[in-house]
Amino acid sequence: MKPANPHPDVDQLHLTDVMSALSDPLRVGIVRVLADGNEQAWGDLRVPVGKSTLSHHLKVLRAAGLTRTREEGTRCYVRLRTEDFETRFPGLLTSVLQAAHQEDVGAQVTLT
Amino acid sequence: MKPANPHPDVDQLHLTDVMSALSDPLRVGIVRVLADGNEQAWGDLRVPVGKSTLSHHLKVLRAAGLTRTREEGTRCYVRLRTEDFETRFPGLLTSVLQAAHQEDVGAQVTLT
DNA sequence: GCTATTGTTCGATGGTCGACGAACATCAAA
DNA sequence: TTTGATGTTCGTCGACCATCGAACAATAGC
Repeated sequence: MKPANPHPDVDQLHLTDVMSALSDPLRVGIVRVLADGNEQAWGDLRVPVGKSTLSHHLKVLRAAGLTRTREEGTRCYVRLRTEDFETRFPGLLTSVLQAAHQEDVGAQVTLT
Repeated sequence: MKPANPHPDVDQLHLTDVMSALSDPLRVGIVRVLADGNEQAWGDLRVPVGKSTLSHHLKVLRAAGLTRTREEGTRCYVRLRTEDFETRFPGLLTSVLQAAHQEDVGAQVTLT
């Protein structure tokens, strides 16, 4: 239940991990949904996969340092690590989000 | 021997393909070597893998639209599709290269 | 024509990945 | 306390990937 994975420190983010995390359309979709900076509950993510698969994808995003997870009771909330990412890889997240929007990658992921 | 793979058109580049291509340190290294815009002969690429593996990686980069291959006699030359890429995904290649430089990803790849 | 160079292609191998369902753990609410 | 909701973990499956060596094709140069 607890997101056992620790969040990697800012200076421990690896580019190839980020690229690998963003090579899946579903994960790009999750990032896009979080792009406005707001925190979202996992249950509010509309995703066409089972919950174990969603858990897996969120773990990948967390391990890559793209997102931060907070738990409150039995629910988990996730948000983008926008500032940390801008510090480590300036401009990267912005251009990725712009490209994803342009191509409409990950449109399968929506909010409730 | 001919790079049978066609080069994808500018409007057919997919973000996830690019991300997938750049999730391998060796391929990032190749891109970094080409970052100055100069064309390079394949044989001048110093890469710690066999020829068939290098051929495979260059095929992946070509299929993702990151590079363009030209053949001249028995030799092949490769260069970055910088302008095409800037047209399709503005700022993406720049920030990726900056991030790769900052982390020194793909330092295993050099020139003769 | 023969040979060396260069790059492609073809298995084979071992590793990773995305997806699923089932079982488990934790907490809230009835 | 019992029930329901929420995530995690595990085992499994099929697909893909990086790597290698060997065999093949095409061209340059002798």
